[in-house]
Amino acid sequence: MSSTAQGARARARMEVTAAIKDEARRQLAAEGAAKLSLRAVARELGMVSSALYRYFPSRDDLLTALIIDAYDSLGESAEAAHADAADAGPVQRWTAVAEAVRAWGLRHPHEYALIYGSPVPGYTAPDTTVPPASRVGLLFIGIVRDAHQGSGLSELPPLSGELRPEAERMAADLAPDLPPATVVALAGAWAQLFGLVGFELFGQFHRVVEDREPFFRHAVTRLAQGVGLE
Amino acid sequence: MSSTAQGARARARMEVTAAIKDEARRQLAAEGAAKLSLRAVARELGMVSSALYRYFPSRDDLLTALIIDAYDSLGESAEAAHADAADAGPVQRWTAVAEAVRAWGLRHPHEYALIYGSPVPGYTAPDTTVPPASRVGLLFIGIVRDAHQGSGLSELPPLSGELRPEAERMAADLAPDLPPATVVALAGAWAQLFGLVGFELFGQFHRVVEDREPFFRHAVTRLAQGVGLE
DNA sequence: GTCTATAACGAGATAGAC
DNA sequence: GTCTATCTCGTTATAGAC
Repeated sequence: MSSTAQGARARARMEVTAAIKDEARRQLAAEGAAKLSLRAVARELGMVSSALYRYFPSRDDLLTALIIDAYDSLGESAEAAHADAADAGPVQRWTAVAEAVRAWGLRHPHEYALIYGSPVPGYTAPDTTVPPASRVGLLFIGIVRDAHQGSGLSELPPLSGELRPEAERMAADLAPDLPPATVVALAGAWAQLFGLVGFELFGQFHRVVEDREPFFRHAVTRLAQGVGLE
Repeated sequence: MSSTAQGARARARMEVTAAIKDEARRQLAAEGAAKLSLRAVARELGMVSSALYRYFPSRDDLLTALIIDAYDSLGESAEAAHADAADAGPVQRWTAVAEAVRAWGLRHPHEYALIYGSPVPGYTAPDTTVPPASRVGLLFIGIVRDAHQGSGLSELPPLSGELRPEAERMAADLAPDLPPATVVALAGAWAQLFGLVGFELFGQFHRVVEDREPFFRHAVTRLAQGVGLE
């Protein structure tokens, strides 16, 4: 058993794994995550369903793989856009990442729905999804951190007493070098960005916002200002 | 055929219709909208599937009824909260409506997912869903309008040239008496509010925001300021 | 007229024997 | 890994009860 044979085996395994996920993604688009079925994937690939279990031990594991791939694909797009804007100001970097998120969502609406839409009934995501899911958020934290260190970050109004304990816990967990009020604003802006993208993708802007690109650019610029960037 | 007999028939029809929708909502929670099945609803009610067609001409019409009911239930809650805060300032009225939206979502997560989550594969909502879907947005417009007429609304920074045409179209369609920049900010805040609620309901705040009530209150207060309320 | 029940269609999923 | 028998589904046609 030569090493090239082993390499070939490993390569074949990766190719089949990729084919399974590709087909599963097609079903995701056609039928939704709730109806994702290992049997249907197998049938479409000319395999027998039991053969799939050599690659994914269960339907939920296949779902998890699709979710992680989606988060990673989004994260990669966002990181690439951020890298392209590395020399620009913090607001430009912020909007570059936000626009990359929107563009990815428009290109992959069903995968967007998988990760930011309704939970799949009966499925709970394992902790392995957390790091890929964090990539976009970490970019925003980095942008704000750079502005803070370069003193390009304005101070935010003081927090109410009821929010202070949670704000300090959040800051300690997510970005100990940033002011708690900034971390709270960041978490809010992060959620609000996906509110904008989700409303566009899921049809809520129908007949409300039609020319969405300038609208979105404007909204995310104001989000950047809301966390103290200028 | 007396009028009381007609009343009894009509009443019975309404009761069966309500029972069908109740059971359908139960299945919505258990299996998700994609797997809503007329046959399962009928079976659970001790009816035969064909009998359901006297009440809903198709599965999609049942789904539409559930969607409209959800929008109306949310709209009623929001309107009641707004009425309770009628004498308060604009920011208080704004946050009262926003907190009613969040509270309704926490009480009805599956119906929230139905109307603000992933689209149901193969289903497209008819135009009859538009008026109920508009109720919450109309409340926010009304609050801002009142503040504008009472001169309690601050002016927003001027819009970029690329956004101005769409902003004017939006203002003409949604609130011709408000400045276009305000209407744009309103549409953004509206989407962003549901980003906050969706992130909480769909699990994105897991291990990020834990004490969500004060966090949400703070975020929506800042949203109110973002549209010019003070 | 208003409703429910029976039966069937074509399509698809599923479980288990082989 | 294959085949088959048995489920599910949405939907319609039809017949009969009230």
